[in-house]
Amino acid sequence: MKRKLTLKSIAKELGVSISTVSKALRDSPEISEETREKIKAFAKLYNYKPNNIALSLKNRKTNTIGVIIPQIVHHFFTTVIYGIEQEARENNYNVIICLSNNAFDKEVLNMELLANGSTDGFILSVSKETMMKEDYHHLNEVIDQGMPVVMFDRVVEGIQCDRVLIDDKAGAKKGVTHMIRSGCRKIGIITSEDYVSVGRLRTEGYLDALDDFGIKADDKLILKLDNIDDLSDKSKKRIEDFITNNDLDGVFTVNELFAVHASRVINALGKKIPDDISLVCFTDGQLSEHAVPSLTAVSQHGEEMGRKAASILINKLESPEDEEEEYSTTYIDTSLVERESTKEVTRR
Amino acid sequence: MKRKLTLKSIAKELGVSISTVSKALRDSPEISEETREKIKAFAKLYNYKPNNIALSLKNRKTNTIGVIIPQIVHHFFTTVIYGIEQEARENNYNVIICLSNNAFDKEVLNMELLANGSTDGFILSVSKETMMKEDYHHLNEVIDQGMPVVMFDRVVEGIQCDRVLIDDKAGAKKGVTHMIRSGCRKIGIITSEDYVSVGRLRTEGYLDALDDFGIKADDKLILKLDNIDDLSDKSKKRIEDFITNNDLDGVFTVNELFAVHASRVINALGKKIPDDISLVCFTDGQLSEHAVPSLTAVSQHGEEMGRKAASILINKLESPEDEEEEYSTTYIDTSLVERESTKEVTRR
DNA sequence: TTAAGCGACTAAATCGATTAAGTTCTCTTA
DNA sequence: TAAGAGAACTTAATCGATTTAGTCGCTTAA
Repeated sequence: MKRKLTLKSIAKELGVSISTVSKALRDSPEISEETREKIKAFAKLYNYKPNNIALSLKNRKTNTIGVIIPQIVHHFFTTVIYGIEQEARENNYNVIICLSNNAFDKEVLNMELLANGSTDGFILSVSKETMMKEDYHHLNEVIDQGMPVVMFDRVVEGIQCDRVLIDDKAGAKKGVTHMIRSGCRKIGIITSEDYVSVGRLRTEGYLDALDDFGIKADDKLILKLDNIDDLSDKSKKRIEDFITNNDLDGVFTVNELFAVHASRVINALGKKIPDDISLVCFTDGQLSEHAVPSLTAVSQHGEEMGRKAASILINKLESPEDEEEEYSTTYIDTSLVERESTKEVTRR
Repeated sequence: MKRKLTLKSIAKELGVSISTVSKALRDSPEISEETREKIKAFAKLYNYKPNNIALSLKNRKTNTIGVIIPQIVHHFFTTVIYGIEQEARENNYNVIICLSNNAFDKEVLNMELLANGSTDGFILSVSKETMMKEDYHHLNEVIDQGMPVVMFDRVVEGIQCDRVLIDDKAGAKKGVTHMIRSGCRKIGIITSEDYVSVGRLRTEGYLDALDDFGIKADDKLILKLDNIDDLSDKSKKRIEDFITNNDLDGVFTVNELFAVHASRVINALGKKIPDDISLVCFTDGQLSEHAVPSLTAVSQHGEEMGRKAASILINKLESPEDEEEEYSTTYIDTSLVERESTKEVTRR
């Protein structure tokens, strides 16, 4: 096992001082051509690479972005991470990912941990529990220490930070409008409780679309489930009842899982998709693409979101500190991917 | 913006030396009860937390695990990461995740980057390109520097490291055996080229199962596709031809995507699953669960794999260095999840 | 009376890098 | 010929923490 090279060991080996080595490697004109070449050749030969930790300490800059997300076994979040990773890499930043598992305590712990020198800034999507508690002291604390924060997807108000959002409302509206245009008149929505911001916004988009076409909203056609991230048996049951007891000709869901289950239920009732009931879901992932019938979906472009969030953060990190603080909110456009679960829109 | 507290600033504030503060906070008996209490109270009040970077430098230990995977938008890898995260957290380790995007150069770059002080050890699944090139100098280099490495899932031979593997061969055998027991006799396999270790092993398991029941293998019934991670149009076409041109009564696939497409093709041919053709795939994910018909699958327990890999690595990191080096290979058992795509096995 | 012992601290080295502030020489020039 | 400039280095401070090796005053025992 060979020990890693350090400036010290190189200096000793070549009989010069540490600072000479450092300067030579950074091409300082203070060091003679001859010495410089000798040191650089030696460093190259033994593959010297400066120690990141020492550099971080010295520069008070880690070139690392901390990402905190509620869960990682989740297609959308992974696409966002992928985008963050790309943008970070291109700008010479590292990425540390921590999971909150949707728990407030873990979110706080992770932030504190990373804030103690490990990262220069944060990109996060707040956990469900944090949203319910409305306790954001951990966010304010890191911001107070001068670390920039960018929130994405699941954001909260009243924090001094940038935000990157899927245009959930417009996306949902787009999906529901498509159904209306294709002939649906009694459209139900399977969404989440309002404290989950994305659920609330998608519900609003749904209502907006109905309103635009003069269709009256009906509370009975709005099903709000507890958990937007997975499909419990209880949720399955509620979806079954919802579809069975309402004579719908269209269903919009805020995620793929709800849609897939709705599809099953509709099938079991002997109804045809899309002839009897159209189905559109928010989120375009593997399930929408490969389900039978494949599902028309509102695609969220998570990768673009991640890139944008990272680029905003890096920008903050690289700009002089005394600059006027301004916080932006960026919306990432959605697009509608038409598949087999909706009828075609006949244009006039 | 308030600056982070340091030992120095506390010392100044309280009119004592830095080392007194350090010792007081670590409950050293060298410091008088009175002073200790005063310092601890102050630190608590202003929420002092030692700087991780400084600690890492001083201790030459980062308490961070570097994870390098080919891609993150991939259900199986995320389950593994989830397992790694859990185990790491429980043992006070951080996790840095880097993506190689299946590219050799990025894998090398990431390793070099993380090896320069950022992590104490690595958990990795090698990229496809690395496997093809058979160039492992980057692995040997970090191992040479005394950093332990644990490879998982996509591993290579001849490296001094621990390995955690899904028992791919046994898993595939389990799946194929189930099909045979349920009555299938002409079973095809859709797999990957042999340089992808998991593909090769699953093919071997398939052959083993046939052999056990005295069924002769037929090269024509083995379809090897280029890419095991996604489904290109070319792959789709080859699957279509494969199923159309062979009169199969069972299909085993090495991943979900191949199976889902096979299912479509079988449907399009007017054949019934499982009555005419049974279908089993390796990997139990969202698609298997929610496809129609739902797919019988060999479940890989990625989370357990991640936990195991992390636990092995942490163990190495915490054990005295001079210990005899021994490298283990751990197999994570698979289990068969029976669903709608196979017939029941009638037991004698 | 005095050296040893002890309690309670402080000084300084260290981790690995960067860099401002010296230190030597040698060469130039008034 | 002596001061000043400049080339080529070295010393030392710094980042924030830990830890070993002092220091200093006071008590105690021979």
